Amino acid sequence: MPRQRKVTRVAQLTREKIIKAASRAFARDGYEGASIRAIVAAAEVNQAAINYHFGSKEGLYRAVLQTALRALMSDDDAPQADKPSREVALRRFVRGQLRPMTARDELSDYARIFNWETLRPSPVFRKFMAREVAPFLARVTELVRRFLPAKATDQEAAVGALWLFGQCSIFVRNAEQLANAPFRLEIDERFVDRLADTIATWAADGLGRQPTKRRLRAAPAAAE
Amino acid sequence: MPRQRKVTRVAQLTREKIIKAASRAFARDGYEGASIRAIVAAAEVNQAAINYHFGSKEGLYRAVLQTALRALMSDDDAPQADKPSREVALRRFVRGQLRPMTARDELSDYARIFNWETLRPSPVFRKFMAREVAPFLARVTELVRRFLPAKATDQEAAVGALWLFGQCSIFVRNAEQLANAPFRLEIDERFVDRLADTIATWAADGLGRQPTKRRLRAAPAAAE
DNA sequence: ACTAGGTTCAAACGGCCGTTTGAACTGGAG
DNA sequence: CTCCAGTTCAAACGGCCGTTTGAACCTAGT
Repeated sequence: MPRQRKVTRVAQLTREKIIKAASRAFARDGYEGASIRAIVAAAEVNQAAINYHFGSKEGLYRAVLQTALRALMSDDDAPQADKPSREVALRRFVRGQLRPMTARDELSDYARIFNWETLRPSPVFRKFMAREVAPFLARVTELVRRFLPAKATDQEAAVGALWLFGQCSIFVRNAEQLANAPFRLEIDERFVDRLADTIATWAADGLGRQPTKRRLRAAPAAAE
Repeated sequence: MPRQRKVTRVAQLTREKIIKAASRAFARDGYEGASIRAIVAAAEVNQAAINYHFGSKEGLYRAVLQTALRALMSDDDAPQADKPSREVALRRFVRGQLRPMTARDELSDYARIFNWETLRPSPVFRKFMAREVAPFLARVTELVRRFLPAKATDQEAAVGALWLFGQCSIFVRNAEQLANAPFRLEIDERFVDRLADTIATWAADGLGRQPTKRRLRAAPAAAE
């Protein structure tokens, strides 16, 4: 894909249609499972448009990841005007993480794409992750640290952040199955609100205390 | 695949070689991502052997799932002779869940196959799940219930079980990436032992208390 | 040793995949 | 209006996929 000199209005519209359809497809089927033909059919564009505008399927995926990350970052940048208590901040974070359980928009597509990536990181994602996601993780780590003793190491806090992520993501990933046996839960906004309360409380109480006997200590950084 | 009258020793060996290679492949690449050709190459058998012995790729997957579930069930049936305290039982469960972080055996292949299924349940799995996994979940639910007040509903306990699963599975799924930036953790048996302590303690403390304001309540079962 | 039936094998089939091609079309600057 | 760079389009390409085929190859029972 040689650098374009000019980009017409209609071409820009085609790109957006493609990225929108691709986000849905990648979220539903994963990177390898989603097919060019399915994407162009949903976007109502010609098949060659993807290679023309994005160079390759991988280039399209890269564009989707950029769009996704930008949307996810700006989304939780917004409600940061005040300085809420750690409990309120935790509850707000959990509720935000659970959002895709009910929402059926692009943001939940993006969240699901990242879920695919945690199971099988694509080469595209690995580079992307290393330099783009670090600040996002840092913010969650800081949130967790407010519950840990002051002497907690960075690794302990990072483990805590991951622990918190895990508590949320399992409900998001299995949201559909929660409606069936043996759970039989009705997933609506009210349910997710209560679930966020529960998780936030359990997590806060857990973090508040330290492991009984052995403390979790990080391994020494690899000598290099 | 018509029912075979007789099965020779060598044929039984071929089947086992296929299931072993298929378990690895399905764990690594998922059901759709794993290819017959890659499996037969690893198993060192002819390509047609899969259709001959299992009828289809789906039939092979079903056989792998059966093998997996039998192994996972019998594995945690074993250390149930005594009646440990709830804390010890919780710690033991968490440590068992974290096992695939270091182990590189068939059992961790099986665990990863189930992880793929939570992201994108295959038709084979959905039926399988409904009638085979229920008893497994029931056991975890009972464990969680020992930490909840007596008046907790079944759904509350099931949510707690899922919550507990989530805390473990995120570390298993991201075990590989924990070694890289920004975590830089050295994943060995000792680390996993300490991690199990941490999670077990945090989880126990969390479950011990109830959400501050609103209690989590299950939705009414669907009228039918 | 013979043979029937269970098992393996190499080759081919149709189908979907991502990508390429070259011609047809279009919109905006001159 | 002209023209051409930018864009769309239908068709085809090679490659990998799961499955089928029919002959060749054991192996166990007589």
